[in-house]
Amino acid sequence: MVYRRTQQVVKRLAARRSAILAAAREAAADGGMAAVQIAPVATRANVAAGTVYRYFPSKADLISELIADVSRDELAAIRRAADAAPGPSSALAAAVTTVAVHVLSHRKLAWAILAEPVDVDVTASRLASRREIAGEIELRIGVAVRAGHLPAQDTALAATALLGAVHESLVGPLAPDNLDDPGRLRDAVQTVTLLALRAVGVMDARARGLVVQAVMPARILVGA
Amino acid sequence: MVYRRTQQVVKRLAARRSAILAAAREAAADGGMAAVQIAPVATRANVAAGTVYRYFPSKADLISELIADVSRDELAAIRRAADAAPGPSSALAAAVTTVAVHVLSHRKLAWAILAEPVDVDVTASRLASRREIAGEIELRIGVAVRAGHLPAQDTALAATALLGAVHESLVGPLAPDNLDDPGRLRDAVQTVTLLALRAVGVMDARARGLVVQAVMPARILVGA
DNA sequence: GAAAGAAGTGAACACTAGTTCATGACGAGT
DNA sequence: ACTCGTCATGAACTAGTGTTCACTTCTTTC
Repeated sequence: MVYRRTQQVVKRLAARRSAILAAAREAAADGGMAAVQIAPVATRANVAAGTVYRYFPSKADLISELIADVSRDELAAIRRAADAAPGPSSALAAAVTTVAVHVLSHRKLAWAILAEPVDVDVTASRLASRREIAGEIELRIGVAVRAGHLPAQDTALAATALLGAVHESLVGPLAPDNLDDPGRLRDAVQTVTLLALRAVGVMDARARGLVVQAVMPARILVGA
Repeated sequence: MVYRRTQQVVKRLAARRSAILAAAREAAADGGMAAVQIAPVATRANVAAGTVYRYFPSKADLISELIADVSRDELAAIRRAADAAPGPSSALAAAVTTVAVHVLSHRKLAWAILAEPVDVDVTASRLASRREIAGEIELRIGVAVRAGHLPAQDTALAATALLGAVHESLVGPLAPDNLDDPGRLRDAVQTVTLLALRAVGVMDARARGLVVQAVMPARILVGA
């Protein structure tokens, strides 16, 4: 009497799992991490609270997966943008711009994923998430350095600093709050990208050119 | 029968208040925000839990004052360092270096004050704290811009970004963990300051000079 | 030194979510 | 159709802390 999950059931289980994660994501995007509570998330996903625990051992696991999930999407977007750029410096500019546009487009979610207080310990998954993103930026900086476009430097520290600058100035508590208007949003993205490029050693004039180039394709994302 | 607090009592009350705040600070420096709990803090300050509530209406108020307190010290240190510098660019370099050295010297406390999750809402006081520090940096950037040392720019955004870069790369989860060795610590401070100066538009070569100058007096602080 | 008010105490309370589990519904195999 | 596992449910449980408050101790005033 071997019970076997039929294909249909497997699919339904996977769908539920995704639904729960999606509900958690919505909750976070809506009301920040504080809103990611088991009961409300369960309701949003049309399941009972107990059901959540059939898919995730604990709230910490749920949130960790949420972070990993969002992070994965982000990383993919960065790679796509950077790979489409014509050269190493452009790729770096595109990467930074992508991060900036993304966090601005979903500020609450970004804040939740990146830094908002949670009652459970998710440092490990946040760490992993940042490491991934920072690693990608670091890679692009490295390429630009080897191409002779940037001075030699500690690429890991530089990548971390760049991300810190972007995050703090766009989603942190001091972020300007009038960024809903697309024009201002673009200005902010440009300004931050410019700062980032100069930080790693791109000359002012050249950096300004790269920024303008990078923001053009990114504008599409703002619309999305 | 008008009861009047005698001078002695007033003094004792003030001392208790400070003791509680100091205990909270120690707890935070020791074990992060999670360790700032009423009962342990009270014990550390040699009072009962209930007594804390005679001085602070709630835990949120206690932590808010703690944040304000640390922030005040930090701001004073930044001003001192910047004012002692010979010129606008040096002042900016000194300010950034000071922040870097401070957060590195008390990383756990810095993390607790800046971003560590707390169970009560202290966003307002964290916001105020950052505003103060960022305001000071912004001021210094502004002076340098007006002196013609830096290109015109959005000083508020730049200040925020600089702080973000410093914080993220030195106390954030991705911060290198081998910074106990003074040599490495100095390297990290220099690297980050260099990034910051270039970000606001100082030329690479000139920035390197400023960094070296700025780190010299700051070395004293590391020892302290 | 006695009365009255302020300060201090710490055990008990309250509150808030995360988590569990007895129970019922559903689907798979014979 | 029947049996037996798996899945789903949601009310009850749990745990950890901030907060309260009846009571004690100390200070001031007369």
